[in-house]
Amino acid sequence: MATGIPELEDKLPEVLELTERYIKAFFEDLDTLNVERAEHYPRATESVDKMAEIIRKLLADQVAYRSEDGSIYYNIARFPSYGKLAHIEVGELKCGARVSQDEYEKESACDFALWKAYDAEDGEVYWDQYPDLGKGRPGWHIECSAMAIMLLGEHFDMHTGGVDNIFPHHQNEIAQSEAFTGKTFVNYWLHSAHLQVEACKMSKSAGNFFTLRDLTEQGHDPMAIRYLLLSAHYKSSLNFTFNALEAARSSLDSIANFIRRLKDQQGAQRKEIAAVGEARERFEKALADDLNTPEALAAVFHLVREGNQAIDKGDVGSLGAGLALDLLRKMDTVLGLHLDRYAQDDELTAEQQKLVDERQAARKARDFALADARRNELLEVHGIVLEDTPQGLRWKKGARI
RNA sequence: GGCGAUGUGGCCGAGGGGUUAGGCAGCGGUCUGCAAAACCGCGCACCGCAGUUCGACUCUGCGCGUCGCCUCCA
Repeated sequence: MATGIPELEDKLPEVLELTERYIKAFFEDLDTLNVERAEHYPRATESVDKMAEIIRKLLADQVAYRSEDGSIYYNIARFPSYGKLAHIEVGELKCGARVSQDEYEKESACDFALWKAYDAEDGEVYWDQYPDLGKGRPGWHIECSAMAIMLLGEHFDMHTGGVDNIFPHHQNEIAQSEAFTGKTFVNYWLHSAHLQVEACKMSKSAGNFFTLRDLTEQGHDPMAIRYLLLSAHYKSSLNFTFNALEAARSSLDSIANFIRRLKDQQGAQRKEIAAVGEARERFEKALADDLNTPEALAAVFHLVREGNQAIDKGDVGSLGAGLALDLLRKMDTVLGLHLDRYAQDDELTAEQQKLVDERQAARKARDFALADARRNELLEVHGIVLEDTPQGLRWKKGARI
């Protein structure tokens, strides 16, 4: 797996610094959301040699041509399936319709730049070590082909990106890469829809613009955010609302409660939870079906409900509970919701333990007013919930206040 | 304007021509000293109008709304 970092415009020192800052923030956000790292994070600026190689070949094959100003353009007329990805008929496409007609050097309005000849406006941003290309900079799409081919080969399985990249970026990537290699570029394109916020597009002027760190600073659990993101299929635009974020938090809580309950089951019953097999199968099937994460979550809840029922019936011992926990751990290697953090054995502080003891003593003495006062204090001051179960007292941390 | 996508119950959100998505919230109940947790029960949802069909929320057309692209950036 590889994620390209396009920073071609960033040779200016001040811009470079800014870029590094954003890259750092990007990785921090990935960590916050528990997003697994890709194997490679290639940088466009480290792939310019490969870009030059591709351009050279396209030029030699006359798929590309040089314009009067020295720029090199891709001739889309040489790529018959151009437009297929985006369902666009080139003949009907008014490429550049909204561009002022100052690009006379292109043969067709849809032709796109592979190499832009140096222009005074480019300032310090140029490469001049490729005499056959001339002084200039790479076009806007070539870097992705170069990075992909270098790391993943001439043909690979999946390529992802936002829907906004379908045209022209991904279409151009295909044209460049396939003309260069003569091979099918990728098997599957996965295009993710855009996030909406309160049913509107996120924008600063609409006042509904915020970053991941804005949310976490407000105290929202990153895993609730991740859950919310998983609750919609990647292909459909998720309507982010704070209401939905709260719902996600509650959903996650009930999974967490189930896990705590499972960890409590220490009986010798040999019975297994029947739903484990069903849930596993449904979960895998859902993911195999174009990463249907909402359906995968439904499979999790199938296990939760059936598992809770079995526990209520007293059918679940440590064996059955362990098998269910194993499945949940397996599921969480995909879901990445840190389900393992829900444990029963956190330590209480001395002060907390004292409150618990006082509550228990008061309860035993049937002084319910005092018992409830201690319980409320634990909840409101310490975020600890006490539960009286048939097996005795149970407590959990991290309750919402 | 053109192209593509989409419109599901209070909220989020799957789905597919006829049989329960799932979660959250709400209401009623079981359990509990009370709670909490859990369980049980309750919602006759599919933008509008036509059409195809024995039957459509699911297919087709039109209309309306929303999102994306068609320009920069990538």
